[in-house]
Amino acid sequence: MNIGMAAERSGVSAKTIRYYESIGLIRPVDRRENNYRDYTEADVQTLRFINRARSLGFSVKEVGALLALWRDKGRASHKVKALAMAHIADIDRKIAELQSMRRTLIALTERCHGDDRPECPILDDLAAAPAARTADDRPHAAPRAD
Amino acid sequence: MNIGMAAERSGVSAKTIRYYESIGLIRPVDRRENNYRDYTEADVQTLRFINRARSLGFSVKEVGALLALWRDKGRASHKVKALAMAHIADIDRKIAELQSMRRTLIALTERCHGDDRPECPILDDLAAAPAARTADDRPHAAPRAD
DNA sequence: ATAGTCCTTCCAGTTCTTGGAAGGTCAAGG
DNA sequence: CCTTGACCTTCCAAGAACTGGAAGGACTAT
Repeated sequence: MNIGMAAERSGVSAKTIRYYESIGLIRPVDRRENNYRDYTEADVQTLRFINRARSLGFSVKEVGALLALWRDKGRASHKVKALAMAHIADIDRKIAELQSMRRTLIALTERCHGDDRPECPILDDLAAAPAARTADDRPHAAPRAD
Repeated sequence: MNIGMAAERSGVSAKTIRYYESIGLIRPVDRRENNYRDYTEADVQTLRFINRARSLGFSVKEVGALLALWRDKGRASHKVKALAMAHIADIDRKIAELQSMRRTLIALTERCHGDDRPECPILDDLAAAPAARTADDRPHAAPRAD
């Protein structure tokens, strides 16, 4: 089947399928006479797997690992579980960070009248706090909570 | 003062300060004879403001808006509050999404034995689910929860 | 003079796609 | 047979927010 159909049936856009192929997440499929990519049901299933894992927040790299485990019929389930649990820990960290931001922002907005007057504790606080954030806090290509 | 000192005192790295200047978030400061950037206390305070807002999860664009409001001494506080509250709503959405992922992953890991046997409901589930995620779900430069 | 630390600019890479251009293919209709 | 229109192909660029590193100038101290 064509890439468009594979896209529709897997939930992964044609563009993204090509992208996944280009980065080596999936192997290049066979081409037809006309140079069109030709997908099988199994390919669609793989794409679905990827899509679902991505929607659960696994990075593309992690999906690659999961995919390898998936294909390896003899792998031990604890390997998969370890990956999933590490990911849960990641998620927990992110949730905690967001909740902390949330608390701070709520506290700030509660002190701001939100009327036509210029006094605003939100800005005052932003301006005042020392914010001794160092480079260590920032992961590599900082996907910050935004 | 030099950029290094401004960096240290504001918590924003020198590299990032130059970056902020390049994208127009802050205005270029004066240069000395030797072409070094020269920062004042007020500049450092602005950088702190930015740093703090960023650490609260405001995007650089949002920080730009906050900065404009901050500089505008006569602005109405409800404008600031609206921005903050919109941001809180964003955060809430992200937290909810992460919690949903978390729930799913927890359920999956609980069903996986995590031993040396190959059976693993985690992979089975990933492979089975339809995952009808469409393009609408994905914001422009999809900063996914990873 | 020499080393070491700072500063300058500029280019590239990170993550995960998406948009768009330029052009080949295919199926259907007039 | 020719023309749409919907596909498909490749490749380049952008977006968000930096960070790393190279090449070279400036300053400080020994």
